[in-house]
Amino acid sequence: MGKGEQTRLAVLEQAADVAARQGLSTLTIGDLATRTRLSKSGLFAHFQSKEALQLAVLAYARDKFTDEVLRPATRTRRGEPRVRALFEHWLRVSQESNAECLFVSASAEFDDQPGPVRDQLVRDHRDCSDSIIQMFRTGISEGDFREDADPEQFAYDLHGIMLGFFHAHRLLGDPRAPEHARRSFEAIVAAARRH
Amino acid sequence: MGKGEQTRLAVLEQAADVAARQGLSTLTIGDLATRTRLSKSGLFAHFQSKEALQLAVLAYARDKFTDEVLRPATRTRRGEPRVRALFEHWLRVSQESNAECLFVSASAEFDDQPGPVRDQLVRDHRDCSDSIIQMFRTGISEGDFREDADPEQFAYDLHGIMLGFFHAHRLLGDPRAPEHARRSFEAIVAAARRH
DNA sequence: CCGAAAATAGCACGGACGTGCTTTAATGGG
DNA sequence: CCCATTAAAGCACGTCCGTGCTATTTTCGG
Repeated sequence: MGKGEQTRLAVLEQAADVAARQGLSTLTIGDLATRTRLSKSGLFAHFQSKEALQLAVLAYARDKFTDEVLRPATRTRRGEPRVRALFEHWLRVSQESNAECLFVSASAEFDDQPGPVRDQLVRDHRDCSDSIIQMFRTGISEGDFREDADPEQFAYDLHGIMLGFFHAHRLLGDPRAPEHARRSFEAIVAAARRH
Repeated sequence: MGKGEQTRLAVLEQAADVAARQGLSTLTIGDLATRTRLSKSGLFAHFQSKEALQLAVLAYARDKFTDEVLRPATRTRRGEPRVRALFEHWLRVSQESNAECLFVSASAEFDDQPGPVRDQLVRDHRDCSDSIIQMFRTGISEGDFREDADPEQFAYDLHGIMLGFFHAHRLLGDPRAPEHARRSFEAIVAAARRH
């Protein structure tokens, strides 16, 4: 890995951290340069515009999510166990690093601002949702879940649970947030299981 | 109502609209002045700082939520019907005006930025949550819900459902978002009902 | 270890930001 | 209808923003 790419990665790591806290649009080149001990123009040269920087941050966060949540889950046996593993990884990662809720803040920010960033956010959500749906479908064909269970509804519910968790965890600092989230999760899994 | 208060209200209405779309911190005095056809300093005189403006917007949105969601619900018979009315009003209002998801975007923005705005957001969430909990408790004592149902968990779940709805509705523009939300709601109500 | 190529710094710009200060215009009670 | 009070405008400020341009330093294959 060349020096340039190395610096670029360090910048993105900082950027993802800041963006998860304060949003993608309040993310500032000057502030980011200070944090990484670079000059404003030195940092700027790595990306060609602020929008390109935002998209790069999004790509970085997406890769991280795949590495730390999606892929590890696929190492668990298919069907309900894999769905369960996905949830647990998601929950654990969300508590440790705050990087994953970047999508939550970013979505709230850009939900009414057309452009490449918003488009990318929509694509990312669809991809994530599709992964969940696929895992759940496998759960049906494996016989873990009822034949008439609705994978899309399950994905919707799971996503809502995670959103609620972020809210309770980050804004309220509620220590019982993981417990609440787990109970919600158990409820929707139980409802989907063949009695 | 004097002229000043009238102008102030018009400003807040615009501000709440913009803030719901793009967040509280991207809210700008100059932009807001243009929208209301005021001068920057003329508008600024109504509030004494940007932070005070943000707090005023929050208060405005809170009042609106009380008027359009909480109070109307209390006009329905207590117990499950009232909880149901709360949900339906919330859902309907969230589709028409976008004002209510201001709390969603604001929470995501300020969840890691200490200060009066964050503190107010926490208070507002607690108040809203307490209202839901209270309604649900009444549902228990009325015999609509099981004795061992958990009001806090219900409030947590309901909140998650609304967050998921906002996400699907605003970011994805999913027309089935209300349907998904209703099915989630029916599921948690069914789970809380006496078998 | 040299020299081209890549990475970073320096500097300057136009514009928008929040916020004071002073001046003008509108309001509305007596 | 006057006139004190209130609302709004005008103007200026320092700061930080994103982004170009040029100069300097660092990297690393031959």
